[in-house]
Amino acid sequence: MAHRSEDVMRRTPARADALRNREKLLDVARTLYAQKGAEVTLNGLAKQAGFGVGTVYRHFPTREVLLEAVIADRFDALQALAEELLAGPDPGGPGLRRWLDVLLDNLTEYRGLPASTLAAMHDETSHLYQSCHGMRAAAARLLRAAQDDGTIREDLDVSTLLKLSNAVALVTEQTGRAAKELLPFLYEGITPRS
Amino acid sequence: MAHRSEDVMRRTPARADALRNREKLLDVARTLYAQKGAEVTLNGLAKQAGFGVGTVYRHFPTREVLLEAVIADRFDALQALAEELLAGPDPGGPGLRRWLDVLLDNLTEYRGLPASTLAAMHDETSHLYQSCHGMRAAAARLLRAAQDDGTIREDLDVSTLLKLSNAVALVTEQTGRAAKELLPFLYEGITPRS
DNA sequence: ACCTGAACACCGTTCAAGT
DNA sequence: ACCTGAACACCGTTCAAGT
Repeated sequence: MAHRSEDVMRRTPARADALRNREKLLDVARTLYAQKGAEVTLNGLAKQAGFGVGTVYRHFPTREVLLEAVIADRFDALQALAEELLAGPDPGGPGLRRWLDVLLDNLTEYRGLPASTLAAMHDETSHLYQSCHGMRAAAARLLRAAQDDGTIREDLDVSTLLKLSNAVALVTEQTGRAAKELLPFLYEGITPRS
Repeated sequence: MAHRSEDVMRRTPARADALRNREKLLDVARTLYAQKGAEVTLNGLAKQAGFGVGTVYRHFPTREVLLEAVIADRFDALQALAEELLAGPDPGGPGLRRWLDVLLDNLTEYRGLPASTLAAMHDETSHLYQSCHGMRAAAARLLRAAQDDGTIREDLDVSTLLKLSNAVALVTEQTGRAAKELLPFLYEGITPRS
């Protein structure tokens, strides 16, 4: 009965200063990501932010967790966009394509983001799983609308669609320049035959 | 006129013992790759093979170069297969699909292979560029045959085709399980409309 | 020509000691 | 409850010294 309360739920610091420190760390991390891609080091972050290393590790026990914290709100924004498009005038094929474009832009903004996204999709223990799940659900409804439209193949599910998008993003990441030339073939592949 | 001979052409050691050492290192490296993916360390390789670190660095100045040396012959094998298929009974669509299947198997064997492949394709300074280029040329002829067949879209070039394949391989790499479910959409995307 | 291994600057990670 | 920073094992990389 007596549940050991400390084991789970380690998300928000209890003390006000700790919460401020966490915000500050995220702020510096965002700047570092923008500067040097995903080559952000936990030691480097500590030095840059003027904290002890242990403090960084208390908030973000691993590099992955840090990246996840930084990009979680992006997923939330994508979810919001999907719902917005669903309520808009073109919830079908056009809406989905618009959403995929924005998704691609987001995925290619930070190096390492597609890898984290794919990991989050398949690992329920990931801290990113929640945001990712919400986004996926919204994307599923958008996909459903496009399929009712007849503009997207019936045998395509959200997971596969997201994997395909991340595939394009991964190539973009590796080749440097944007791999937008892959998109036509992606779109062609998910469109039904006459 | 007097060309400084040491600058380029650093491929094959001049002394017999050095060449044996190089072979030995490659052998151990292959074993390590098979065991623990691409998490092979140059220091670790030195220790495992019983050489000084400097020796490893003399032969393989970076982790990339080592991986490239290990996988160069795979590219050669893929080139050979392409030429074999071209000379075979079904050089068109079936030949290309067969080749793509083998390509995918190769790309997903070692973690980190798709990334190196994509890098090699776009970086002429890469040591892998030669092998990659030969493979690409053979693949181009195979693609050409399939296009003459009418089974593959005319507006698809080899670079894009290889990028698409690597995209699938990258997702497979990230998700752990094979992403073969992406293949139908890939094939659909590169097939011409009625 | 080639090999060795100590040396350096870095990384992730832990943990006793402080407030 | 939280923060600190020294400490440890590791990594990539270099280079004087040996054969």
